[in-house]
Amino acid sequence: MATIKEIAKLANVSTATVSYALNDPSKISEETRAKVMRVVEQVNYRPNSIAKSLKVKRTNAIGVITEDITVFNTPEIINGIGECAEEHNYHIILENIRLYKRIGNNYQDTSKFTGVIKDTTSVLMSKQVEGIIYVGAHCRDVTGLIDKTPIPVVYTYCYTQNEGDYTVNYDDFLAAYEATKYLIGMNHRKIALITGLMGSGQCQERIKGYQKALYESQVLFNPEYLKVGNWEREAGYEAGKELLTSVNRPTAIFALNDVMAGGVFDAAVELGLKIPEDLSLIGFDNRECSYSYSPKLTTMALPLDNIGNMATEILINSLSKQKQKSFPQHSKLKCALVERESVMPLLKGEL
Amino acid sequence: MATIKEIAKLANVSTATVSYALNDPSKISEETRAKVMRVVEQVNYRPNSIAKSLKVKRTNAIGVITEDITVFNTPEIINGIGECAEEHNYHIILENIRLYKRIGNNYQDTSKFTGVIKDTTSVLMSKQVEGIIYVGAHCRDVTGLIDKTPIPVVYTYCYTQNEGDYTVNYDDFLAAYEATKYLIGMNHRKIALITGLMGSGQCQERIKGYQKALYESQVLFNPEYLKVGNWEREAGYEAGKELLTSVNRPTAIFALNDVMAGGVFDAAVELGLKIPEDLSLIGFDNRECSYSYSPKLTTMALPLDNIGNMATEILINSLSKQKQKSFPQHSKLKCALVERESVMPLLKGEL
DNA sequence: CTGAAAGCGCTTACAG
DNA sequence: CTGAAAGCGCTTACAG
Repeated sequence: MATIKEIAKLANVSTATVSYALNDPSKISEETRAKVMRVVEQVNYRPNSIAKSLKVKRTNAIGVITEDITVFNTPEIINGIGECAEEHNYHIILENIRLYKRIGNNYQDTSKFTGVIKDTTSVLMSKQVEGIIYVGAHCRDVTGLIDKTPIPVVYTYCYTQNEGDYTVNYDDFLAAYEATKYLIGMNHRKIALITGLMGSGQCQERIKGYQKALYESQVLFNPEYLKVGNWEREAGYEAGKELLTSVNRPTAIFALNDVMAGGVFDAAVELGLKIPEDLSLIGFDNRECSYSYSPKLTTMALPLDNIGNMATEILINSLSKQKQKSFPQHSKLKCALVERESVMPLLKGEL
Repeated sequence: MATIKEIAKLANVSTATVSYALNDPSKISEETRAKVMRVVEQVNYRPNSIAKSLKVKRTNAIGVITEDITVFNTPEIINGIGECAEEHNYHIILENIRLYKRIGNNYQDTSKFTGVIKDTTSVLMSKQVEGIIYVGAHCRDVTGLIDKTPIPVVYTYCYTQNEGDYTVNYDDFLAAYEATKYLIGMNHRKIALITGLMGSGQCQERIKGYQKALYESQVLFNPEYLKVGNWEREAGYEAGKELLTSVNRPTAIFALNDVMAGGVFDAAVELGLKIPEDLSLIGFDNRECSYSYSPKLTTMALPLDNIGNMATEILINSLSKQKQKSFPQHSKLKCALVERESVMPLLKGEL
């Protein structure tokens, strides 16, 4: 590759002039600029941005640490990050931790991989990234994973209690509230809920959202309609079966993820019940599988793209001297209901 | 951040000595090395790798251009790239083109986005990446997309006729051959095939594999068992219905992707046919949905991780002065059958 | 074994 | 408007 020196020689100017021609044309005459640009194009000269970065002490690079890029939520978050980064002329150094391969299902225990994280943030910092976005594979508390750094880090799909650090997730409470409201709007009153692991904060939030929607519409919360699951299909099947064989069979089931909803499909088939005619079903996550069930599953879509976008917006904003906007420290983005074929309104007579 | 100069001052040595302590301890005494390292740790000094890169003219960075990270094949390829890159101490600059958002379904027409590609390779080169891996969203000819570059580029999940450029994909022919063989091994003889778009080279290869397996086992190729699809679920449904209502109903169907296999499930349900009792079904791709059908779909898994690994291996190998290994210019990796629940052996009496 | 010095490819006050 | 020069933070022959 040619250097600025060679361009300068070819154009019969100083390297300073070449630099100005490229970066700040106002400083030189249009004439010399044209002269320089001609040889720049001739030689197809591309400035070495490594050298520039060293000088100006800015890299326009942000580090993205993903816990596991093969988990369904991550690619779309990266997509959102990339989109926003591009707008602001930032680029991404990707560090994918491969958490599952590394520590199996122990991801809850963040102490198992603080070592890796320490190393990767260290590498990222030595590469002079201006900020870091951390993308969790599961929404959980990740406090202490990343040491205090001189550069900002924003967390997505997980949260932290480090003061000063930003966090962007989606609103579990609101999503469950709206899903339940939707079912109620379809005249359902016997609405069962299949939960995830009760230890999960997300799960708790969603239960609260479900209950609030119920209360608001004056439908009594019936504990028999609350089945504890574990996010897995088998649990959805078991819960579905219990629910569907109970004396006071619900007319609608809200499964707290699409995978467990798959288990409800299994139970319904086994019992000869048709969805949505005999049972309305709604899932959560809008994963690829939700589209593959038959009938296609109505579900809550996660705002993954927006999470990535917002996280990047926040990061880049906090990088600029005069912070234009101010963001809440903990954003919770809105999920969107995607209506497909698994929910049917109850006729008034069926109430 | 501290610099090497400050470390030198604190340790009472020259910057050269600090550098040696960090990079080539053999050049200095153990004693002074210890002295230097002590202050390095005290200050938590991290060398600025931008500065180092400028000096040594190596960045240990590879550029990864993905057409669309939200397409199912891409994350796992990136995963494989990351794994291999890490082993060799390389890092990744990710440029995700967002092809779908940009040009919709026109991805076949590569001329629609040569501009974007030109810009991103240009950026990548100015950032001094040592090589580029291109990850297609769909396997197709992509010749001419990237201009001749002074650095190596290897193509995955697509191919090119640029001489000198490496390509790594999976073996469609072999995969279809083995899937068909498997069905034959299960005593099936009436094996129907639902193809994708006939214009696709992959589709052609798979048809050939299917036919070869048939011939080898002396089962006559029956053109009525060959239904042309288009990769979409609806087409699988239509083809499935025709097949399953024909006089000479096949005992097994091989759908050339998992999505169309979903359509076959639909047709089977509609016709009251049970899978696998009344019909064995096998898919292709091992997408998330294949696991969500009921019963779970037996399918061919794509070696995505390996594709990423191999591509990176090839790239990094071609970067080293004395190329240790030599690789075929066009690798075709082997798919793996994943046996689940949608295939049943035919009893001899049923033949 | 250790240090002084040049230089990687840029940018940017500063002087003219 | 233009150029000479210093300097970003490193590495690495070279001399001692």
